[in-house]
Amino acid sequence: MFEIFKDYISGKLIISEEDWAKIGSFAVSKQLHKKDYLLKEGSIRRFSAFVCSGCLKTYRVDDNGYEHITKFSMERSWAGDMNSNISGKPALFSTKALEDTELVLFYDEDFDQICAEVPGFQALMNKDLKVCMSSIESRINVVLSYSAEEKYHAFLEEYPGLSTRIPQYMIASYLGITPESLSRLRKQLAGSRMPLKLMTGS
Amino acid sequence: MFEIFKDYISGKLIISEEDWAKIGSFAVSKQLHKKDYLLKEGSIRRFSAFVCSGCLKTYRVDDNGYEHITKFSMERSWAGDMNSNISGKPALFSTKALEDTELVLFYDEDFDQICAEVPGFQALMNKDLKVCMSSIESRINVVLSYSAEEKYHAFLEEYPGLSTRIPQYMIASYLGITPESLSRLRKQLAGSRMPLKLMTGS
DNA sequence: CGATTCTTTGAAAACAGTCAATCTGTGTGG
DNA sequence: CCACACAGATTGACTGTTTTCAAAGAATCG
Repeated sequence: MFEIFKDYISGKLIISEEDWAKIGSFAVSKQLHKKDYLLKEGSIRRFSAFVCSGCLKTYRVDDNGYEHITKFSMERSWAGDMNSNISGKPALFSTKALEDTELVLFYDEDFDQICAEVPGFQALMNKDLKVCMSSIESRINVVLSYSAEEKYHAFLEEYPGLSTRIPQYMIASYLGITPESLSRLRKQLAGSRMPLKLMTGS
Repeated sequence: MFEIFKDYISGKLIISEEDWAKIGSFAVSKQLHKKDYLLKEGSIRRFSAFVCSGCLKTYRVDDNGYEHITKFSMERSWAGDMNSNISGKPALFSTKALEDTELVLFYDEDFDQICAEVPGFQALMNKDLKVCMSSIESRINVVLSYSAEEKYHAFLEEYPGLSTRIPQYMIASYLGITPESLSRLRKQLAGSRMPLKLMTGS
């Protein structure tokens, strides 16, 4: 499981075997079953979590009891939101497994130590953070200026393959529309992709 | 002008006079007049910019010619978006001064050198980045789950004092609604705050 | 199976958007 | 100092999309 994390980092940064041993000694494996929480709103998060397999949603429940999904996390990416990662503050969002999920955790102090001691690691995390931030910025642009249909396509591109792994109402929540609207939208899209011979009935 | 930047950092990190001299030698002052660009969509950004006075908007123009504002930057904060700051890629957004604005720029190589040589600076920037990211995540939540009225209040809180410095149609763009809708919303809010005696006419 | 959980569909209502006209304030030049 | 132009704000009538509510149909899971 740690191998998946190692493979992910190795694609971006060359790290000596000695340093890998150090990183490995800090890594904590964690299994979640479907519907288990990685983090609950209001609790304090003291770790970073890398997803090896499975997927999770990060969301908030509003005053009316409606759930709003801000982010999905798939395999080979970091789970959860940064909001919950600012030390000391209670999380505003919850993160929950949507499938059985395998993670590698690094507790904050350990992670800081890795950043400080492994050459290039801090800079890599910094870059990862910037890329991640840039993608959130794009998402704001999507949410503000795209139609429901364009937002749906953006979702399909952002999370390839995810649309068949999770219920549709969660996609709707992520897009900021109702499940009914998404259902109608998809029906419409399917219609426009219909072969001609099927549309020219007597 | 550099003093404002120094004051901003000093509140978060103690830096020796020697290191301040080094930072100062890299800092580049820049003045923008109202309507001047800090960065145009499509060009490549090679610096980080700190706002000492004035304010800017970061935005994108869509295929229909409509402008979508993703972010404002006020004094004592970093200007522009991270998207444009990932080295090498042409910017997706433009950043433009809304008032006469004074900035301090750091070119990428210089900034990297400061991060590498000034103790704690890299970690501080990392933390700033995380805080910034957390605020964008909150914004996604706002945009997705708040009503127009709630979004307007969130804007007022996020950018204290800004609402009277910029035209209303820009606030509307930031909120993702039309200027007409914002106008009606404000009228409604003003009405509900009316003293009772004015609402009980004969 | 039987029971949830999820998706689809319909009709009505609420909401925000569009278009077009009017109003307001500000700054410029005569 | 006034008149005008211009940018921005407001208002009204209309249109269109999305939501809401309710009910019926799939699909999935134990």
